[in-house]
Amino acid sequence: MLSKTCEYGLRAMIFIAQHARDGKRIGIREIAVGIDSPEHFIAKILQELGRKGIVQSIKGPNGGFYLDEKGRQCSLATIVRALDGDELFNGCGLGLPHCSHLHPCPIHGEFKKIREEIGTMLEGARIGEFTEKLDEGSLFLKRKK
Amino acid sequence: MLSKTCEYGLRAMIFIAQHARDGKRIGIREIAVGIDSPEHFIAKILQELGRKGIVQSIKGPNGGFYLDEKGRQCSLATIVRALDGDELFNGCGLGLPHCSHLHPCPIHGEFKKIREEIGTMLEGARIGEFTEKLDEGSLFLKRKK
DNA sequence: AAAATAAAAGATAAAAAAGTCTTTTATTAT
DNA sequence: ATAATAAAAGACTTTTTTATCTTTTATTTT
Repeated sequence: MLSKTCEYGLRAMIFIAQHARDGKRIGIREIAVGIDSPEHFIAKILQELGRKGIVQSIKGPNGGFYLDEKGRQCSLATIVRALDGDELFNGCGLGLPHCSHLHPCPIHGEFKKIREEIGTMLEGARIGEFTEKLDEGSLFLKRKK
Repeated sequence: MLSKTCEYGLRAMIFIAQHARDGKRIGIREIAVGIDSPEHFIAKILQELGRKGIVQSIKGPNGGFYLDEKGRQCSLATIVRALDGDELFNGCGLGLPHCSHLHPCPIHGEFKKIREEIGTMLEGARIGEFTEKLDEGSLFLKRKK
């Protein structure tokens, strides 16, 4: 459904929202450990999101990643689009290049509905909305150890 | 959402259901042209489905691919499972290995619903059910040329 | 039986995705 | 100023997916 890049990216962003609060920042090492991802890989992903202005960072001692208010309100859909493009939101279920209402594949209508629900769900969820439940341990960003 | 392998596989199976009727068979060349796929690639995919007994074939002159009654009634979900496994039906949206009701990722509940709808839709659709509409030109298996 | 046909099988190649390693740049603390 | 810290950038490797090419096997027609 989502690429590894995107899965890690979403987990990392949610993790940053949880851990970089009150002007604090969170380092790449801790992020990688906190979401069970390869350190250098998630670094590259966050660089990309940084370039797009979706996550903030500061170098040097006490540096790390954090989110501005906009970033905390940012939807999961924004991250998915930034990392995977909008194939998931618009693509044809059978891979036809020009599948449309006027030139539909056999499952065009059904898939449209599903894509819309995925879209609605991802547009509706905010990066910052899971912080409390993660704190209290009713949600998780890594495998059970 | 689906791999290229799976997209081509579904299109090919639906195409075979449409074209190999009344004891006739359809050749790999025509299938490839009919669904806009690389010939040798779709050949390999159909070999795999053949090994699993999902599609039938005969070698030699007048040979080709066809479906028995079971194959024509086979659901799209069966093809997806045969080619892509059941990640799509069971996997975690954020890629957590042990995501579950008891150890949920932030979007566990939402994604479960969506996966179930995808499952229902793919289980409900039969390979052979699109034949008429393909014949009459209200559905398509390849790009507008 | 021989030639032609068409899928099966297997080897190889190209492209994309995932992952790793090294060097550079910016910032802070001493 | 210097050393230490941490992200940015870029090069590189591995794995997986996608795609292609060649040889073999089965079947049919002549």
